[in-house]
Amino acid sequence: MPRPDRSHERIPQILSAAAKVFACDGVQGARMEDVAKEAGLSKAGVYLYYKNKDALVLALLEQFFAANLEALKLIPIGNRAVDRLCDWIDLVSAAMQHGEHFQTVGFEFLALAGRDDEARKVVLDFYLQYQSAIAKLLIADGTTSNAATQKAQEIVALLEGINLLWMAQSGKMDFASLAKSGVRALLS
Amino acid sequence: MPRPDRSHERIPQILSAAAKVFACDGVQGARMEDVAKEAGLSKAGVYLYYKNKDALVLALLEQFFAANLEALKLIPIGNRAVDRLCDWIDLVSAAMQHGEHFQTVGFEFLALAGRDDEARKVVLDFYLQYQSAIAKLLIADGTTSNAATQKAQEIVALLEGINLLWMAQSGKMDFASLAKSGVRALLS
Amino acid sequence: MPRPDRSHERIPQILSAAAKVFACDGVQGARMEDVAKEAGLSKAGVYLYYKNKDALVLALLEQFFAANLEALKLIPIGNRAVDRLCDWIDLVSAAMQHGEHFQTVGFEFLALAGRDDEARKVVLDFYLQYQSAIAKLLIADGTTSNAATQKAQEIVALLEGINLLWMAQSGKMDFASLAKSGVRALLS
Amino acid sequence: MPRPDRSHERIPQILSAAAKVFACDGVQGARMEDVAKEAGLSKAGVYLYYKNKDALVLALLEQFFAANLEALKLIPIGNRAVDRLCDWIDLVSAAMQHGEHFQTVGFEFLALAGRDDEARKVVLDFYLQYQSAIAKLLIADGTTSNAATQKAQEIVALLEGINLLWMAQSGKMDFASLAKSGVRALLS
DNA sequence: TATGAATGAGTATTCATTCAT
DNA sequence: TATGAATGAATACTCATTCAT
Repeated sequence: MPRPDRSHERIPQILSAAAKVFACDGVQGARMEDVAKEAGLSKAGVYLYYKNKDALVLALLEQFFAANLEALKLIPIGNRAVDRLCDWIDLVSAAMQHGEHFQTVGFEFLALAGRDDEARKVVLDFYLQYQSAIAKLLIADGTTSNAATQKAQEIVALLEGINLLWMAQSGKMDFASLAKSGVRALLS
Repeated sequence: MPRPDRSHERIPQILSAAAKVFACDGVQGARMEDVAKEAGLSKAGVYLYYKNKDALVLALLEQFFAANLEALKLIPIGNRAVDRLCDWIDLVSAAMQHGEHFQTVGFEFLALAGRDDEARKVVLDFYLQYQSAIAKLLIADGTTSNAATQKAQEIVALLEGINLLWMAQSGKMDFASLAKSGVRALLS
Repeated sequence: MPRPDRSHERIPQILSAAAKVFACDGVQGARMEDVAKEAGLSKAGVYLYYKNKDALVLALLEQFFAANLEALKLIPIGNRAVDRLCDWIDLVSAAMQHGEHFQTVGFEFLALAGRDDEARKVVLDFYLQYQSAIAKLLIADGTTSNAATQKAQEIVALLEGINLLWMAQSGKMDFASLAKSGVRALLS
Repeated sequence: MPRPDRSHERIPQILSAAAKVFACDGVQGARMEDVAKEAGLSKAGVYLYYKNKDALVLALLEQFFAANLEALKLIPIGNRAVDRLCDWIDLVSAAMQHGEHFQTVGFEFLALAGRDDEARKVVLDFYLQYQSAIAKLLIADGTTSNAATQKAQEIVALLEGINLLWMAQSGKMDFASLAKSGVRALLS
């Protein structure tokens, strides 16, 4: 009888190790050996679950944006869209305090999207869903469809841009308050 | 008889070759050989001007943000800050249509800033000057200093965020019109 | 209650899988994993029967030449040695049409014999028995012992050489007719 | 000014190192590192001249059979074909005493031809030219074209077969005398 | 007997960098 | 100033082999 199937525990192990190593060394600078060590496996052990580095990068990329999409589901629908968004920003902001590597690895993936079509598709899909989630909220609050689409784009851009500034300042910035006042201004 | 100093023509040659190669292959994925070939030099020829790859990366990083700072000087000071900013957005947007690699290489450098302190300093300095230039414009138009700082941050974030969306959509988006309507909303 | 001994069925399974894989990928290029898959076993399963790859190679080598020695027993003894040999050539030739991998794997083993003493012993022993079987036939037909030894060597060389040409031409050559006319010429 | 072009000396250096290493360890077992060391170069130095192992193997294969084709040009044309061939066999036999690795590497390539189409083409082409050179000699001596083709095939097979036996016996066999008596018998 | 999981020890290949000219 | 030649130090990826079950 063979050993029990361990993939359900190995895969998260490997992906979170990869996130850490990718954040420190960059996607291209990361060594499979370091990912393996971080995951507590041998190099060959990683290759048992991902057939090469590209596959691992893609898997993490997808997991990363899937996790971000999860966050979008938390956007509360209701009237007073501004307030709903502000509530959500608080949630996201709180989450950002933890998971140090999360933002960094995100920028790694944005850079990757700049030169890899497969990665760009994933990123674009994420932004479209992001925008659509916010547009829905605005429509539910009475905005017309056209205006909502436009406003949603502005809000997404603003929030992503603040994210960027936040990273440039090594997280030493008050994400939530800037984001909330920006959103209020956009929707005023 | 010393040979003529060619560095004033070699250095831009090399930097623009590097920008192209970094955009295509990533900063870490780029090979010195490809930079050299793109610049029409031999590998060793590049090393005459940059002592190693890190020096080349840093030089391009600095040139890149210096060029972006140049763009900030074009922000026209005057009353009706909104209109001044919109004029400027049109300028920047027109420039973005050319220089394909410019945006991509920018994201490479953001990712680099995520894991390299030297790069982060350059990036942060850029954002501070960016913000300060816009704050000045707002103050010149009558905004109080405190409010101007905050608004400037929001504007910078918005514009950078739109930049990001623009890249995710491979430049198939109307940067200028979204930027202008966003800025108008923020300043309304 | 001991489980039934499956070696009598596993071993031919493994050896014939190995023959196929060795023929396709070469002795050194063959992977234990592929042998196992071809045999319908797990990798570890193969190791139950052969303690390592060398042992498997040696076992197949020995089986291969033992099978060839079997063929020598079919050489009919009697007068009119030429006719007896031609009959035998027809038998061998018919067998060659089947078992595609058989010839290829044979050349793998000859190459192996070129650099491995153990393999060379097996190969040399085979040729000596080959030669001796043919010499016996010639002696039975009245040739003197000395002349028979020499003729036998020539015949073995001729047949092996034709085999080689046959392989070079991917089997698209009439082995039997060339072999028979060659043998007739040698014995005329 | 760059260093002078060294390829005319490096390439034979590398190929003869490769021949030696391939003979000892087999084509597949040979390590690029060992080839490099034997050639007195670094691993990367070998890759400067051959872009990968396959290219090196193919180059050596071609050189090997080109060298063998050279030997065919030494077959003297004239009447008394048997005697001409015997003279040639003496030449070839003398050459075989030197170049230890020559035969071994030849068998490596035959095995390779068994599983690689590109290699097989080279080998087949060699045999066709071999056969044609001998057929020409026979025709020059009065044999009809059809008979010459058939005889040539038998002779080639015989000589290659003796070669094989010679290798199996580690060169401890009298190649020339067996070859000559075999050829005489075939042409009697 | 049988196997999926795991790995140590390789192995081909790459690339930043140096150097002789 | 300029470059082809050369290499040391990586690094992705592989595979024979072992082991827990």
